[in-house]
Amino acid sequence: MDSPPPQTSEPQIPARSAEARSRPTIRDVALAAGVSAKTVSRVLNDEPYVRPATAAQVTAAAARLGFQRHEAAASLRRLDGSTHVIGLVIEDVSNPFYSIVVRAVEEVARTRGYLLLVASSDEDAHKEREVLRAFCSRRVDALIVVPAGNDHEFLSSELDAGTAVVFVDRPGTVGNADSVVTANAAGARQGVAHLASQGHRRIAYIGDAPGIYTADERQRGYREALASVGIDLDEALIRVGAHDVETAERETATLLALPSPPTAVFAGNNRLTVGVVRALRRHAEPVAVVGFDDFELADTLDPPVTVVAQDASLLGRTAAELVFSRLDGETGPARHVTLDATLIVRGSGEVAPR
Amino acid sequence: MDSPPPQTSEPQIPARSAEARSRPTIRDVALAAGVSAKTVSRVLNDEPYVRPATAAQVTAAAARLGFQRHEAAASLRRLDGSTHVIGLVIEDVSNPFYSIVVRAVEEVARTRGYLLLVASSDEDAHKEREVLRAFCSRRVDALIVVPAGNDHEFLSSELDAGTAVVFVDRPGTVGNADSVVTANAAGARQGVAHLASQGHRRIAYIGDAPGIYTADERQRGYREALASVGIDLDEALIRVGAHDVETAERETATLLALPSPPTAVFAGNNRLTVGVVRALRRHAEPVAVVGFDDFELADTLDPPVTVVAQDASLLGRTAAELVFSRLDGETGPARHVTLDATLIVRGSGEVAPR
DNA sequence: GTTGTCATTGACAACGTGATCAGACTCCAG
DNA sequence: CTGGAGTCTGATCACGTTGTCAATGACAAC
Repeated sequence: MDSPPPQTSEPQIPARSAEARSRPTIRDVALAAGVSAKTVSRVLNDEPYVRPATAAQVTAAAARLGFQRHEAAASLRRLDGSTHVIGLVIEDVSNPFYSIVVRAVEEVARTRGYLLLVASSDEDAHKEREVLRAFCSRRVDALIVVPAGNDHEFLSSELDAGTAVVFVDRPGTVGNADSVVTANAAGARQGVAHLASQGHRRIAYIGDAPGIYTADERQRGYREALASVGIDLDEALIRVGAHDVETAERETATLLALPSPPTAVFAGNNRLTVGVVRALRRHAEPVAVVGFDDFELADTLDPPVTVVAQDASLLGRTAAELVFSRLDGETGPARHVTLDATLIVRGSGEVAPR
Repeated sequence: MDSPPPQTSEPQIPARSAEARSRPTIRDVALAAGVSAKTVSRVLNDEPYVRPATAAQVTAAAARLGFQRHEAAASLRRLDGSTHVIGLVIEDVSNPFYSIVVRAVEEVARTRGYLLLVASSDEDAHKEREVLRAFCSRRVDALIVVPAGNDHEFLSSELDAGTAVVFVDRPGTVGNADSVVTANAAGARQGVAHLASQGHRRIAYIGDAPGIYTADERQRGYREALASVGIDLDEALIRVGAHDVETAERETATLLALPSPPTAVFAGNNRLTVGVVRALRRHAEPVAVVGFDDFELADTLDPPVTVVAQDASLLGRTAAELVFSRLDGETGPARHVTLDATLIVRGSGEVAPR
C-alpha cells in the first residue's frame, strides 16, 4: 500500500529551478495534431500553403495544450532577428511629463504589437549607458531615448545593425538618428516676453542644470527675450542647477530675499514651477510666474498658473511614429522634428509688477 | 578605373532587413582569442576553471570586437530559462499614483539586474489578458500586476512553470499568488470618521466603478464609518462609477445641486479628488473634502487638501521584493501584505459644516 | 613508474523556433 | 497517358548560446 497522501495544506508556490520546461513546444503541438513542426510554424505565422483542415487541427491542438510561442526563440531564428520590443529610456518615469511620454509611446507600440522595455536614467550618463547596453543585449528593435549623456557614439554599431534610434525631448549626439524636440528657446522667449509685456522689468529665471539641452535652450530663450525688449540682464536673477521641487523652492526664497527682488519669475520646467509656486505661497508680495511645461492643477491653484505648455503626448507619439516608419523600411537621412510650445494664460503670469 | 565614389551625402539610416547579422558572436570572439566558444562562455559567465591568462585574452578579444552577449539566446539555452525580465501591468502609466509604483519596481529591479516590460491595462480585462499573454510569450521571470479582470486563472500554468506572480494594489483572483494592497477600507473609514468628527452629518462619497476592488473597499469603509458614528446612510449622497477627473467634477456639481446638499465630500481616489476640488472651486459655500490618495500640490491648493495617503512607492517596492524572494527560491504559501493608509490633515477636511 | 586528483579546455548536443529545400500530391492541358 | 505548374508537407539545418561530458596535462602520493 502507498503511504497516505499528505493532507490538503496551503498550496506551495513552485520554485523556478523546478520548472523542468513544463511548457508545450511547437513539437508537442505537432505531435498532438499529427503534423510536422514546420506545419505548426506555418499555421502560427499565417503562411500560405496549409490546407484549412490541417490548420484547424493545428489550431485545435495548440489551444488544447495551451501552447504559447516562445517569442525569443522565434526571433533568434528569424532572419532579421526582430524581437518586437522597443526600449524606452527616459529621465524619470515618476515625473508626470515623462510618464505621459511613456504612455503615448506605449499606445502606438501596442497598436503595432510591440512591447515596451522602460527604464529611467535619472539624468545620469552612466546609468543611461548601462541601460542602453542591456536593452541592446536584448536586441530591441528600436530605442527611444531622452538622452542624458553627451556621447552616444556607442550606439552607432546598433544603428548599423538596423536598430531604429529616436531621441526625444533633446537632440541626440550620435550622427544619424531621428529626433523630436519642443521649440524650447522659442517657448521660453514667448513666456518671458509675456511677462515683459505685463510691465515686468525684473524677471528672474530658475532653471535646471546647465548642460541639459532643454535647460540651456530655455535659458537662451529667456536671455533673447530680455534682449529683444531691451531689458538689461541681471545675472543675480538667474539661478540654475535646480533639479527638484525643493531646490527650486529654496532658490526662489533666495531670489525674493534679494535687496532688489524680482517681480516675476520664469521657471524652467514642471518640477521647478511647482517649487516656485510653493515658495511664492509663503510670500507677502504678489509675484508673477510663468512656468515651462503644463501640469495638473495648474489651473486650480491661486492664482492659476500661466504656462508655456509642450505637448508631451505628441512628443511621445511622434517619436514612436518615427520609430515605426524606420521599422517599416524608411531609409532616408535622419529626420529632426520640432514641436511648438503654447502659452496658456491663466493668471499667474498676468500679476502686475509692484 | 573604378567609377568615382558618390560625393559625401547625408548618411542614410540602414534598413533592418539589411542587418545581415552584423553583430559578433561568441564564436567570433573565440576565433579572435584562439580558444573555443565554450571557454568564451565560461569567461562571460564567470565560471571557474579558466586560466587568468586565457580569460584576459578572451576579455580583450570581446572588447576589441565590441561583443555583446545575445541574452535571448543565452536564456533559451539555460536550463531554468530565466530571462531576467519582469513584466509590470498597471492601470495607466500616466496616472501619477501608478507611475510612482512603476518607479519603485524599476528601482528594485535595477539593483538586481532585471529589466522591466511595462504596459497599461486601462482597467480593461481584455487588454490585460492580451498584455499578460504577450509577456508570458517573452517568458518573463515574474509578473507584477494591478489586476483589472476578475479571473486570472489563465495565469495558473505560468505559476506552475515557475513564473513569480505578485498582485499589487488589489488582491489577485488566482489561487496562490502573492499580493500587496493598502488597507483601503480602514483608510476610508479613517477619512470619513475624520469628517464626521468635524461635525459633518451629510457626507457624500464619490467613487470609482463598482467591481474595482479598491473602489468597493473604500465604499465599504465609508459605509462602516457612517454606521459607527450613527449617521443614517443617504444613498443619494453616494455617486459611484466616476473614473476620471471630468466625471468626478460633474458628479460633484450634481451633488451640490441637491435640495439638501452634502457639507462634506469623501473622494475615492486621486483622480476623483482632483475633480471634486475643481468643482468646489466654483461653488460659493465652503464644503469639506477628504480624498483617498495623496497627490502633488495637494498642500498648495486653497484650502490645502486633507487626504488619506497610501505609500505608492512602498507598494511597488514591496511587490518587487516579494517577486525577488520568489526568484531567490522562496517556495512557501502565498503571502498577502497589507500596508497602512495615513490621514494627512491639511485643511480641506477641517472645513466646518454650515 | 603508476595511479589518482584536480585544473583546464574543447567537441558536441540542445534550447524552440523559422528557413531552406526537396518531395509528394493534385489538377489540368496537351 | 504525359508533363508541367501549383499546392501542400516534412526532414534537416541553423540562429547564439550554455550544458554535458570527455580529453588533456600537471602534479602529488604511492
